Amino acid sequence: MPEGHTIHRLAADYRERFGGRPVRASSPQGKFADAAALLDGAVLEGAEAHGKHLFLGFGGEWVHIHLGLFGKVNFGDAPAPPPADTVRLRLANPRSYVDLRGPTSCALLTDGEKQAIHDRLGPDPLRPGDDPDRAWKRISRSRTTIAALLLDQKIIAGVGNVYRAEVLFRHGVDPYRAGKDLTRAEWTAIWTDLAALMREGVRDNRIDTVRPEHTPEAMGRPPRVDDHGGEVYVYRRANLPCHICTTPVRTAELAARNLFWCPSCQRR
DNA sequence: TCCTTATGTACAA
DNA sequence: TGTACCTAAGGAC
Repeated sequence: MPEGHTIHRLAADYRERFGGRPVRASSPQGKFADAAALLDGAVLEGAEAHGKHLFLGFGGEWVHIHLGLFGKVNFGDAPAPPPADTVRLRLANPRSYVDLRGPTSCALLTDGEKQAIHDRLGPDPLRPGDDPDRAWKRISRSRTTIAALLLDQKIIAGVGNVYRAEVLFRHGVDPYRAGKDLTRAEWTAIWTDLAALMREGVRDNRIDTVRPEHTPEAMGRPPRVDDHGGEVYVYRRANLPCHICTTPVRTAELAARNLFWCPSCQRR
């Protein structure tokens, strides 16, 4: 489930369960064993997210975690069960444990290395004070499709394949439109909407994008269940009828990712 | 039990 | 553009 909202939620959960106290650290899978030995007994001073990157602060050192496509984090109450042998990093204290599996990256960074990651990421709708104009400056000059730009973490950090498809639907924007053909008002609305949707995503730990007036109940249609856990308009609904106009939802591959959109509701 | 798929990214050619 | 990486769930047999 890792889009930006998941990572911000994880940062809050790490803070709440482990912040301000020493942790036991281990790497049952072995790939992070040296660092885990170093961290064992250290105090977790803070946890922070920027886009899909998670940073756990231990006295001037940072554990940098990126879940990639497969990574998962699982929290639980003590006593911790014996870890599966795929667990890259387990933290534990007398109250809680947390297991990290399958991350694309899990590494110990200095302050400078952490800063370098911030520097190459675009503004994040979930970071208070991040400036949508930084993204607009690049989008408004780009001939690249808005669908591709939204997934480019250098332009905007934290948006993934679900939020991309859903926010473009909610604003009636054809995914193949070039960035430079968006209006500033459209971009402002998209950014504002992303901030609100993703904030809800942090709170609920899932992605819901369907407005109340378009729920199956409101539209007089049978209820549905989306298998990724949230209520959406187009994501992974290829060939199913659009919730608003019943046109079949289209799908295509764009830069090796699946794209979904309604050809009738979303216009150039 | 095997095969496919996935909310991601980096690097090579 | 293609491929490698990492894991688990769901569906086809």
